[in-house]
Amino acid sequence: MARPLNEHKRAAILAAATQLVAEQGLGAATAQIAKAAGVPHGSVFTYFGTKAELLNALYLELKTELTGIVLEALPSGGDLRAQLRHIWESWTHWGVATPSKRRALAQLGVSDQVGALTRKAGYEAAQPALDIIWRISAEGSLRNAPRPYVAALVEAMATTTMDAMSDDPEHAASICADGFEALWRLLN
Amino acid sequence: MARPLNEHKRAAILAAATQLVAEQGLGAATAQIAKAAGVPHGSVFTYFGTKAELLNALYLELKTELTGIVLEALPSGGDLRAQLRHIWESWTHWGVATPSKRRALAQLGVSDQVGALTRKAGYEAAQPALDIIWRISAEGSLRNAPRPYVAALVEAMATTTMDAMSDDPEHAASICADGFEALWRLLN
Amino acid sequence: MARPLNEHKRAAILAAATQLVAEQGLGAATAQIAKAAGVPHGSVFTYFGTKAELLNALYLELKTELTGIVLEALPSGGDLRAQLRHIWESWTHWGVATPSKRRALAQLGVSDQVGALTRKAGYEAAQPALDIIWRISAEGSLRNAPRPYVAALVEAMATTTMDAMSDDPEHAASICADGFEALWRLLN
Amino acid sequence: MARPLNEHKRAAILAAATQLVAEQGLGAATAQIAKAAGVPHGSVFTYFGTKAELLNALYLELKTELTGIVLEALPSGGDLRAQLRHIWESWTHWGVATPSKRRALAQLGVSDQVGALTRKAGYEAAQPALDIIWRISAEGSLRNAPRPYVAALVEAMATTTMDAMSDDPEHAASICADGFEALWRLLN
DNA sequence: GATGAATGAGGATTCATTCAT
DNA sequence: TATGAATGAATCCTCATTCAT
Repeated sequence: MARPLNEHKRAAILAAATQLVAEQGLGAATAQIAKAAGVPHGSVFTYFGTKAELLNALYLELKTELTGIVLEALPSGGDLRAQLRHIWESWTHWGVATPSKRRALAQLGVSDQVGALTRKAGYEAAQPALDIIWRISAEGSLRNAPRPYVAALVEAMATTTMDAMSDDPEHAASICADGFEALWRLLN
Repeated sequence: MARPLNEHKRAAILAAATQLVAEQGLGAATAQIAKAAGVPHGSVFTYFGTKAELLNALYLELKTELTGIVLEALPSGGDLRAQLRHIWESWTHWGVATPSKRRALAQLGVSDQVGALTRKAGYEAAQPALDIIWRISAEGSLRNAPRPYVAALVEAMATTTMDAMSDDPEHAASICADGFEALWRLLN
Repeated sequence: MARPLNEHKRAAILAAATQLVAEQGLGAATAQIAKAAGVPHGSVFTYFGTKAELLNALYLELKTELTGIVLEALPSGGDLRAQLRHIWESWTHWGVATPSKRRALAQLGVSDQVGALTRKAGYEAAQPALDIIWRISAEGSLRNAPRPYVAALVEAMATTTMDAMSDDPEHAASICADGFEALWRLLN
Repeated sequence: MARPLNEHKRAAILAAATQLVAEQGLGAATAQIAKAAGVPHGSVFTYFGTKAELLNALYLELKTELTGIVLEALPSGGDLRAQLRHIWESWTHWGVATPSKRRALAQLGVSDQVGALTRKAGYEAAQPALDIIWRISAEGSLRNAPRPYVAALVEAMATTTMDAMSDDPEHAASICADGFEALWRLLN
């Protein structure tokens, strides 16, 4: 390899894709993404091979970023409620603060272009958070439900809450707090 | 009227669209929908004007059908839990029994091709079900949360539950039951 | 023939076609013309057979109307200049007063949809006016030029003058007068 | 630049468009133009973006070519009549020698697809010829008429004369000469 | 005759991917 | 590797004309 792939360009393409996927869905044209990223159209394929690969990479990048934020500074110790609250608050805060990322991730999440392997990789990084959820729900009404179902419920609640917070920014804080209480009851 | 619009054709187009949108998302080609419906391509536009109108009509048809099923034979009397259970069970049963409709509605639900007016019309038909939800949550942790947020939470839970039931048909019944308990706790 | 064709409908179609051809050129859709005329789409074909026939009929109607206006109240007697002036003024006045008709006729005039026969019929009605032009130019620089060429020159001047008058309504009167003097010199 | 735009292809598209617009008007299909040019359909849009841009480029190219021919070898010195004669003869000769270009330009000239900016650019290149016309008409009957009107009259006469010459090739030379005398009288 | 739904070829334009430079 | 022109199948939609009612 004479010249390594330029990390800066890769990031620029992903950032542009975030924006455009958030605005236009997965139909966003690669040429438009390249233009928004300030790179030549061909580079999209040099860096990602196909559009599907780009979308998978974007999904993983967004999931990984979100997971990193959620798990960062997670309170240690045994207080599960405090830990869940930290997860909830950092999650929804991220969603409100970076609406393009939230929307792009939502689009990618329901797409069949994002493969099972990619999704699996995304979930793996979130293990520590999932563990907390299992421990909380271990005694609750969902104790016998399949874990993927419980995880999906939590994700659905978070997504719905972020949307509601964005739609009604004035009451975002109380929506977030109400959502947390609802989640707590749901899991217990 | 020379020849009235043929209700069968209209229905055939909507049925074909349901199938193809479920499989391929909103990118499903109008020509393919026409072919699947057994009508000439031009007829799609005779009946729906534009693809967006077709998608809006499909959304409304699916929502209306679902609402009709959910509200049919709703237990009367004051037992809110029984009423919610009826809603929940008929809803999730519909989703599992007609996966194309469920998936198509999910795709349409997150699309920006479906306009606010169409969504509003969809919600209006569901008023009686929403009323039950308000009454249940009137004393719960979400009592002060915006109603659209609560409605969206319930819908998100139902969607997630139907997906889980479909993914794991053997345990569908217990997932449904667990989901109901979780919903009940969430609203109370 | 149980019911004769309805003259009123025919006129409505021609009037709508005038408007739409003026605005959009010959590409104006028959369905749109029908709608603007307040008649069913099928009636366009009942009354005119094909779109080309409609356009030919429109050409002839506009030409005939214009010819009628130009020849009406033509000063008798031997004053050729007064007669030409009458033709010129009534012609350009018509063009400014009814811009849709002027523009539609211009579009039709350059179209190959209007056949030679139709054009011939249009010219025939204008014979008296053409005769005046021949008599004026009989001694002028164009005395040996082919008559159709002279007629085309006069028509081109009139068209150009009407356009200029419409573009600059404030000076329309003086443009009209200047145009007449130029025409007079051209023919003499 | 990876591969520069191929000037030959661009020219081939314009040449094919000239031919087809002359024959069929502005309705000529881009696919047909591409085929006649021997390039893939998509290339038309690589080179011109939209059909309207193609038509504007064609208008400008034809106008520019004509202007170049008309102004080339324009006799210098103060003999305005000789200069106008040179303009007239090179103009009409071009029209008769290249009928497709003449017809295409005529179609484009009356089209509303060709924008004001394009027309302006076309007129600017012709300034030296227009200057001669202004100087000739400065003392004539059109001395007070708006300049655009005078220019339009001259253009209309040239167009009409070229058509007549083409329709009657045997007398083309005398039609051209007669037309010049008529123009001279018109401007004086 | 009146009506307007039915038809399907054709229209302009887009797009992911390839490949010459 | 970098670049952006090249490609042609695919997309949504239009339209003149026909014909069932």
